Amino acid sequence: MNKKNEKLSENLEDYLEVISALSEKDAGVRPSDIADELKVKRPSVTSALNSLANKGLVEYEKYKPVVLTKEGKKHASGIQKKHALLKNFFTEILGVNASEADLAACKIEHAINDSIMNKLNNFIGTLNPCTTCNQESANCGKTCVKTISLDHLKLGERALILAIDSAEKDLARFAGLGLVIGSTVKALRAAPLGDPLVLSVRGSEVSLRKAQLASIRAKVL
Amino acid sequence: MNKKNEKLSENLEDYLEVISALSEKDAGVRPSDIADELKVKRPSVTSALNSLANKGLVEYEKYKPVVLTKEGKKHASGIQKKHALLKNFFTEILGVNASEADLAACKIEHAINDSIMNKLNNFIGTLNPCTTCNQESANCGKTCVKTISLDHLKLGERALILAIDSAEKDLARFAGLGLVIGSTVKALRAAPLGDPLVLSVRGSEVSLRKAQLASIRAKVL
DNA sequence: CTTGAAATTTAGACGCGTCTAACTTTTAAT
DNA sequence: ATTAAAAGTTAGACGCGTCTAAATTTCAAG
Repeated sequence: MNKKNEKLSENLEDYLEVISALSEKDAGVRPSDIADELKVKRPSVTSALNSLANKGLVEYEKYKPVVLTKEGKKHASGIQKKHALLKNFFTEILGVNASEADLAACKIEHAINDSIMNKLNNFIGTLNPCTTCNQESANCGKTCVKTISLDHLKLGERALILAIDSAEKDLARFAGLGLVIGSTVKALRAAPLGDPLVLSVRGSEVSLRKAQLASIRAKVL
Repeated sequence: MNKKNEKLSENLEDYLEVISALSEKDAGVRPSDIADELKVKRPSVTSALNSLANKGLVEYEKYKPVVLTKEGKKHASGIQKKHALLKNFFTEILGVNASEADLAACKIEHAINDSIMNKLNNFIGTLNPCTTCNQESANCGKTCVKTISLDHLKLGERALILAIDSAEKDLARFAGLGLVIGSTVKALRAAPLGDPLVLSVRGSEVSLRKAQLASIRAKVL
């Protein structure tokens, strides 16, 4: 009955993404909120929801709020990952303003495959702090990239995660702790020898070895 | 009668781009070549051509080859510029293979506006040669970016233009000489004092001051 | 518990881009 | 010059995603 194995259209991916974002506030998402978010009329949402339900990505009954299925969550998180990476690249590295970056990321996230995304991720990890203007003072006129590995985050400083270049299993563990591209972290305190470091992530504290933090590229805020 | 001021759909932009590319071989482009290139059946081409003709972007009469109008050429060159920049970024900087890069660029070029494109262009200009592996020898394992300003191109070497960060009028002049993103150049010889430099571009020779070449970022081939 | 307002869905239309099948024009070979 | 093949177009259909207008369901106030 369900057409689970078909490729998702860009359009439906957008719906999925918005539903996922709205799910963070409320478990059950109302169609009108989706409509507002996507700048679309309500009947369009209804038909999109039916499609998504057909593919097993959302649980949906008439007049009831929408809930993502496990499959749907998985798919949505994949898209959000791309979105976050692209948005960060645009804002933090190219210097594009947030709303423009969001708009572009929203379109591009459907066009870029995992292989390219990984390469972009790795590339960001190789960027070094701008040597021309490494002081906070003046802007050197060129696009400045001031990225650090998270192990170099100073106590009290906050940073935005730009890229993560870790092994698969670390990646999953990091994600569980809230350490994903786009998250903001703060260095709270360090153990006597400076390692491990205690970070604040999304309201909770996590303690991590510097060796592991070295694979996380971030921008100091 | 013509609807010249409407925004072009992504789809029609693709047609325009292909027509422009095919025009370089033959002035008059045949519909079946367009169909092959876009992996589309011939009737689809016919209707697209009618739309483009309506908007004043191509000259088109039934059963006749297609020719871009001035307006169409302008629009197409804008898209190609984006395509070349994106493709180069993917292949030369991220290390994506050519066909994958082409595919991605083809989709993204419609989503990225001029402002972001300029910023990407400028960003590429700020990238310095990889300091970890600046020898030709080994690959350091990370994505390596070996870019130079064209004024540093050594005699006999060839380079691929990645980004151009010049004033508008220089930009137009460069374009007239064939110096656009994606072109390959070769340093032929220099004047006694080393400046100006004579380059080979698309079969012809051009002589340029190093001061001007400094704003062109390239990758040595 | 009633009832009116708000939210949602259904029905039906439209635009865009694609396709197949059938028809017309051009082309090139004899 | 004729004619068959190739190229191109028209006609008509379909899928997707959107919309408006109208019907239905839910919710909340009294």
